[in-house]
Amino acid sequence: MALTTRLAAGEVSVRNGILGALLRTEYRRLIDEMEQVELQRGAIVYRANQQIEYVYFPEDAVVAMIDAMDDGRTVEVGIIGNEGMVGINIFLGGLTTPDRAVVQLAGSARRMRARDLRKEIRFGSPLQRLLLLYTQAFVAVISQSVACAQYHSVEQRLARWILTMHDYAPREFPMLHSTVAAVLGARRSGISICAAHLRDLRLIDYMRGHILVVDKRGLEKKSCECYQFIRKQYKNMRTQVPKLLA
Amino acid sequence: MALTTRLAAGEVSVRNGILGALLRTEYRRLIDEMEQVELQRGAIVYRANQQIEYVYFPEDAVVAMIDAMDDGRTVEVGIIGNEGMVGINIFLGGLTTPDRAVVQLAGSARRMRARDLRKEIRFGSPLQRLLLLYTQAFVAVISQSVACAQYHSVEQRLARWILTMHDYAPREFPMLHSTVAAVLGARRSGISICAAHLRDLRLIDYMRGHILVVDKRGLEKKSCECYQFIRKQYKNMRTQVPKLLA
DNA sequence: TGCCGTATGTTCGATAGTGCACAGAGCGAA
DNA sequence: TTCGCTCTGTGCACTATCGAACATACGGCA
Repeated sequence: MALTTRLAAGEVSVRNGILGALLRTEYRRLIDEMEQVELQRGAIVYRANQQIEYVYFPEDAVVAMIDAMDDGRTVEVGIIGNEGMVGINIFLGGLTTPDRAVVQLAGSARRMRARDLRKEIRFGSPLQRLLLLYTQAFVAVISQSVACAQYHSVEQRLARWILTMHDYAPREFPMLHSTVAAVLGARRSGISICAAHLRDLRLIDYMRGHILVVDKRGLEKKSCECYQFIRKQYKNMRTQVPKLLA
Repeated sequence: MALTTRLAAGEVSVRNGILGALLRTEYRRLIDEMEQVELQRGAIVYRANQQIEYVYFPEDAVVAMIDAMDDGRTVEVGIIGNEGMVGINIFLGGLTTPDRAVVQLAGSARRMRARDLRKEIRFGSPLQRLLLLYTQAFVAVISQSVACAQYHSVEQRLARWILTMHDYAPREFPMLHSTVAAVLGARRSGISICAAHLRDLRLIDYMRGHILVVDKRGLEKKSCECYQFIRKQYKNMRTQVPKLLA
């Protein structure tokens, strides 16, 4: 009974899904040893092809994986919030990532040295199995993003992206049109036009660096199918976790 | 000495990179137990969201992972040849894939029951570590494909795609414009126009369902940077294998 | 040899998005 | 309160690609 209380208390304080699942196992000590950090908006967590020092388990923070082309144009290939981990390449056996990781929404995260993760990924550990599941969802989401980039309009993708952010953040969050342009791979003025349209429809509102979700349902109708697809992947992942830990 | 000869002989007959690496380990028995199959062009190896029965290690065969949108439009998110495995979702803990897997170039592959793979993935096995590395490369390639779909012209992507196929196949391989259109997410007539242009430049030739690479170097110049990026990922993977098995 | 189905060639207008440029408007600092 | 910077709005010419339709050509089969 005392144990139950202790775990329950722990679960409240650890707001990352992967770490939360670990609380139910012997790996609780791992979490206690991790460092809690505040990630500032715009901070570059990883630069492309540079050594990864820490992996991050976001709590409030939201981190984007950004791919930059040779000519400097960028596009977001994935977004990582409290369901995941930043730095899966460490887990997959690498030392670097080809993408940049940028903090999109400031907030807290727990971090762990990359070399400690490698050590902890002792074979058969619950952490490894959780990260495999997360990788599966992440791959599915990136795959869908290929199709999304190929086929969907800027407006659809803007709606999708705002909804995705909103799932991690309050209704209103700080965000510039130029930042959105960089993640969607569109012009800043193209974003302004689409944003104005969504505002005219009373689905969102915004002002000088802030976006506000007004009508989530309406936004879903304007978004492409990719938004629901993403939610489904992470939902599937969560349903597999109990089986995995059993 | 007798052992060495036996292994060397085995390496020649196993033309899949992952299995080839396993030959150097105790896991050789695994390969001997696997089934060799001929994959027919156009065969659907997996349907979206349906149970996966076998995983495949292509030898000559080349398999594409195809994402289909709700409206039926398709795009290729990844391509799997003798460096990889079809069915990483099994390895990642799932039972299905959200994509369809289609044979692009007929040829041989070794296959293994999904449930046997799950059993064999004993934690810390060389196979698991090889598949983690492969997953890392695969994720990097898909990520780049997001940017490629976003930014690069149909002609660039056509050149990239022909080069990629050529790395797995002879200079000449069977392929319809309409098939290419489905994998690049473009119109058939758009592909015909770009193909005609590349032929005018004497980089490729083609005729009723066959494509011939005439000038690989020239094609690389017309291709986007993504082609070299992909090669680099798989090359990195191969260089990590010896370390991993040490 | 000739026919027919399939593969490729070519055209049309329509459109989403680009690149660039500059105008206007909000907000903080002085 | 004013200035100046940053953020957002708007215009314009331009391009790639789309969607659809029809034209042509190859090549296997009768």
